[in-house]
Amino acid sequence: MALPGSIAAGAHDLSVHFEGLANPTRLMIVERLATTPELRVSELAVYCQVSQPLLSWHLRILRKAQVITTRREGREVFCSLDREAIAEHQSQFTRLIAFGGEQLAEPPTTNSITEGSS
Amino acid sequence: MALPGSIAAGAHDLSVHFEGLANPTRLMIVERLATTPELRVSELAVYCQVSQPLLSWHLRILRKAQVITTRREGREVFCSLDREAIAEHQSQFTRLIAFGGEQLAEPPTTNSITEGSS
DNA sequence: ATCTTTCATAAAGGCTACGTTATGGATCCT
DNA sequence: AGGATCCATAACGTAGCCTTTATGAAAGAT
Repeated sequence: MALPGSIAAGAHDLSVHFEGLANPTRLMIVERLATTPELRVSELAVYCQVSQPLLSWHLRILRKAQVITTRREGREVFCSLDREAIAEHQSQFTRLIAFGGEQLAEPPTTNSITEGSS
Repeated sequence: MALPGSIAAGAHDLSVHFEGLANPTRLMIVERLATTPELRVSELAVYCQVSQPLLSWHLRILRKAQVITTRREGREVFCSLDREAIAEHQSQFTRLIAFGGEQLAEPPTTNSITEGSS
């Protein structure tokens, strides 16, 4: 799907990230995880009132979307928000709608004649 | 629907908003619209290299997600980013992951004695 | 070792998103 | 008027998301 003037890898990552947030149940998970550093999978399942396999499936999507991270301790799995990755994606999107996504990972070549800021 | 001030409705709105951004083609539309105040539908279709009906369908989703707005002038339809709504949703999400969406104005009670753990 | 708890995965079905093609309505042009 | 352009919608097929039920692997408890 790569296209003209493309944002390429960045755009794909971004759409995957947003896809992770594009569901009420997953948004509920995010909201719950925002109130505490870590939560076990079973606790999240109770809170969201969904079956354990279904929650596991949602967690997989959230992990792929870089919204959460999981840590295994014995037979339990602890989930937490990936605040760093979320902030990174947010800032990427902000840049996208600010300049049009022209420069996503462009080194400062300082070749600018018309540069309004720094 | 869309009761003003409702938290539940807000969460739903948020997932709909993110769903609008959870697609490479739609993200490309957003990127393109970020570089100019307005664009016609046909121009967007050429840029994204998708058929006109398909683009029309994507635009409908973006409109419902409150990502863009459209304005009709004669037989042409001009699209533009709904920057205000986007900023509103972004800030809503930021609040969601910052405090969990519950306490918004909690003074520093400095009363950290009881920290329950189970 | 046996049983229980915790989580992941497989299989299967319903529902929706995505995409193409065809058509129609509205506006502009001649 | 007739034709051309711009956009929306309908009909339809495919692919993928969401959900349930059943099963399995791994660690802790007895």
